[in-house]
Amino acid sequence: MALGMDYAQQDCSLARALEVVGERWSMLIVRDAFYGVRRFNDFLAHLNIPRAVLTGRLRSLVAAGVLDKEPYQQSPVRYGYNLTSAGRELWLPIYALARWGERHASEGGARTVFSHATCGTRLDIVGSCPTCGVLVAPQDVMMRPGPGAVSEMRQDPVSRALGRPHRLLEPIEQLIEPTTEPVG
Amino acid sequence: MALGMDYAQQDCSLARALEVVGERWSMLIVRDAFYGVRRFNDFLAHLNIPRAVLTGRLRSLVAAGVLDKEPYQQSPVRYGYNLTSAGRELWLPIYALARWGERHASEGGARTVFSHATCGTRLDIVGSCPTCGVLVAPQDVMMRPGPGAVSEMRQDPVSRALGRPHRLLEPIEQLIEPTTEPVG
DNA sequence: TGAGTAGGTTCGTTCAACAGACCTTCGTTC
DNA sequence: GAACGAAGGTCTGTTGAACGAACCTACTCA
Repeated sequence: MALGMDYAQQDCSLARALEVVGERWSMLIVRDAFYGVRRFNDFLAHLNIPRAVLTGRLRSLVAAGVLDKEPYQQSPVRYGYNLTSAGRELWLPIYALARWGERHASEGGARTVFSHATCGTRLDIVGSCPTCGVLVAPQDVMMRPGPGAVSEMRQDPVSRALGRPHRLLEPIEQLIEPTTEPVG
Repeated sequence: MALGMDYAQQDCSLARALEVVGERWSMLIVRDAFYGVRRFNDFLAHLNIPRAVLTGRLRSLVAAGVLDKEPYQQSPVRYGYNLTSAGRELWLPIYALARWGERHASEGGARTVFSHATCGTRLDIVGSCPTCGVLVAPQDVMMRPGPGAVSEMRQDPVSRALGRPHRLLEPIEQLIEPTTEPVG
């Protein structure tokens, strides 16, 4: 971790987890991966993160087994980053932290609402479906903008794609509309 | 946040939460507060954090409404830091992240085991009691060293006190044994 | 031939983390 | 009443990561 010093002296699983996802930007990168972002330039556009930092974070998340780097096309070869099964298990802590932030560090209500894709019920505080009584896996979670969303905030194609209702882990490439410049 | 740049452009509750507890050390300070640490010097001894950084983090956690700074004695006045109600709600994300770290970033099993104080059952993955079927509030959670604990790791009085089975939020002062130096 | 796209690397600047010394106030002990 | 210790800090110089901007390398398409 940062500055040549780590949490190694902490005999604690939380400290171990924070060595993987506790650095600046890491958790937001994982969140974007849940939202369907897979490409370097899409992370870059959505996060406003320095390129070199993104390179480093993606590398360490791959090394930690949270993300998987795979070519999604040949000639020229282009890579995408997907959550591994360990990475997908980060859904619970990320959801819990987002809900905390919604209640205690935001105004204007939830920016994003998560619901059970099967029945449409909004997830409860721990990420279960109150209607079906099950803990909902991320691929069965539907996300859509909530009442607190600020639609004018970002207008890049990635942000617009993420603002459409869709399932977690569903790649956003298919949601990005072709840039239809107004003629003139 | 760090380096004059923050997550303000992220229209996301997770980013808001990370502005409060996402900086280096912040989440470990909150964890220690759950474990019963309340005094400046006890945080210092247990975390091995630079004093100036601890001062700053405690200040911002108080400003964010996560901790409360209160004198616990007069003459000389001494302060303790306690979790507010908003701070206590961080239990869910912290527990979820610790469980993730236990499964994916540790070896040797759980370092700390959390159970329902009422019935003794170990908490499930989201922090509920499988026996009683309720989400367990932190003050009803019992913590004790687990099979993966490394007892030789730290031997300061604070670490020893935290190694004793006790309820979350129970101040550790009463668990710290008087320093009984061997005579000679 | 030139422009564009994807996924980076390199470099100089800034600013927080770090380690350790120092400070203040009060109580206790010799 | 001088010395010492505890608690809760502040101050200072050094280091190293984050930042921003420019540059690089394939490759494709018009």
